[in-house]
Amino acid sequence: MNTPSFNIAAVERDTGLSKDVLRVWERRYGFPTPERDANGERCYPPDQVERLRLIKRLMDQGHRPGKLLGIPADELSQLMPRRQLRPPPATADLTELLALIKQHDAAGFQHAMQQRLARQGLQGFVQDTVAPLTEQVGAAWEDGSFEVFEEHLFTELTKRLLRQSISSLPAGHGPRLLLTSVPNEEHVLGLLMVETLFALEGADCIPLGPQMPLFDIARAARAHAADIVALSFSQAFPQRRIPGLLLQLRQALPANIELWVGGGGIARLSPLDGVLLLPGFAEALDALAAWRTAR
Amino acid sequence: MNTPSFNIAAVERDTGLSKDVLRVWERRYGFPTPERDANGERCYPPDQVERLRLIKRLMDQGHRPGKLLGIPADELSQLMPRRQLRPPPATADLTELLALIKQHDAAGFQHAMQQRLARQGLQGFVQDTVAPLTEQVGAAWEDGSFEVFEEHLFTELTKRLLRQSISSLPAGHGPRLLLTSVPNEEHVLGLLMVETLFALEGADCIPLGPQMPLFDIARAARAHAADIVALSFSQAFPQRRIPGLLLQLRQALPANIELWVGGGGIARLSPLDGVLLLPGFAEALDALAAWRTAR
DNA sequence: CAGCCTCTTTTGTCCTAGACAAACAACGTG
DNA sequence: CACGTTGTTTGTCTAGGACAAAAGAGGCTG
Repeated sequence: MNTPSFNIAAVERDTGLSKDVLRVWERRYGFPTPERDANGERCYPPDQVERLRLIKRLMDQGHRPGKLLGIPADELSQLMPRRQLRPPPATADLTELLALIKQHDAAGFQHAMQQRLARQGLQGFVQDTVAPLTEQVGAAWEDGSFEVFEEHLFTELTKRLLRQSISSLPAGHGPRLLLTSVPNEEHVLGLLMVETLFALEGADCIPLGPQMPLFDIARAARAHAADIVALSFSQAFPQRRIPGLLLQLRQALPANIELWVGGGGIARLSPLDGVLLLPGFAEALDALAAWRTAR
Repeated sequence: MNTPSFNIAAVERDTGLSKDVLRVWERRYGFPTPERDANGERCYPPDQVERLRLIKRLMDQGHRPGKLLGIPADELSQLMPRRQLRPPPATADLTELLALIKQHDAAGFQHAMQQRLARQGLQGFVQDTVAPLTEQVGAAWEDGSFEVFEEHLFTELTKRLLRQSISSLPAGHGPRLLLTSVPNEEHVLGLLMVETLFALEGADCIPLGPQMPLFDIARAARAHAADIVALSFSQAFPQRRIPGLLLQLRQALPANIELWVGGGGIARLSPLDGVLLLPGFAEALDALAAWRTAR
């Protein structure tokens, strides 16, 4: 048998669309149209899985499923917008770095990044190289010119570099910051960038890694006598769930511990009581300065 | 309202038990017994969530749900076995390290680890400190004497240290190894340990980070002209799914690229065609040596 | 008594089809 | 043009039923 097919769990894993969604789309929109195996279970042919992945990518950019599912497969790919990229800072020529990733030259990429780090200093490196590069890689991934594994490799290597830089910084004295993300939020590059900037400012960062259950975040904050809990939400995180999560966490957290939240996922969020929203690096650094003067 | 309660999605997130399982347990065993909100949806009280988490922990150790769900809450905790720990190597006194984590002394822990690294050398450090320590932390987490966030902190700090050490090694010349894990497998500490050992032996390691979709693993292997793809499965990964995943990957992978698999999750696995199972570090290093002599 | 085969029970995942609320778009009004 | 109201879209929840893979139990044989 040379036509491999996917069961519903495999499709959920590969596309990020939940089983419920896959079934309800089939019912409502007539797509996908999986075959059935001897046991009556769905078998998705590879081309449909591919189309579903494309649809998911377009949805992450704001398109709505009702429209996308009516569009034939070959027209879908033309929808891929060349996303408006604000021109990168004049100092940064990122094309070289992007090209190195595209050529799968891990060593060359690491080397080039090290060089830039040395030239720009850690703060400049984060703000003028890592942040815009991450954005460009995200855009490239969205419009399909980067493969998943290329994005992964970039993320992994960059994380390593940042962590390495952080560990070479002296121990802090400022507020004790606990950095983590909630379950189902795996993206930590943004968190690492903030950690770098905060550590540079002399804050005392406690990195807990991603995906900490809410109650454990609260417990950890108490145990570590943290002043601030900092969370990050990526753009891919379902927006609708964020307010509920934050309120629950805010409730579980002692009142004297602040809750700071950043990342691409909170851009369109309305303010919440007792939660400080930090859409960008500048706001984050301001918040840190403000915290210090308040003591 | 001062009795917070969880909807089914929150419980899935916090316990790791799927919605289907939560519903079917309720039907079959009469536990859990969530209330219903105005809309007829389940609301789990916190103590039941806690009990579910305990049950999940015990299941990960091999207990079966049918028994556990019949046991009243207060007797459950007594079931926690003090897991048979093979006595740690004579050279290693890990209690100091464990105590530092338990005291939430991140800086002290990092310092102590650095010292051990300097004393033991990288290979000795991985085999005699990191590996047994990981095992002890896992055991402590299982029997409840470690909190989730303590385990996370340990993992995060240790990952940083290993990555830092890896990056200080010279570029390799040996086989090109692509290291990653499949979707839903987030544990990468084991993978990092292996990467360290392989890098020490001069292999050319390409770390892709965790959770790579199967087809992208195959694409990445081709793009990077890898000789070997190395995967890792933790004990927590559902055993039943592993053979299927490996077969699918093996099929997608060119025949001349080897597939090596390690980690606690494969201990009880039966051999598979075209897949090399590496239950421990020794086997992994042997495999590397064998690969080299074969060329 | 260890190993292997078979039968039974347990257990997770899949199925259908209906319901509803939150988010979004579209419209009318001040 | 801002703002409330109405309609539509969309994800997630619910209920039981079904089945196959895995685990355990028993029985047989070397």
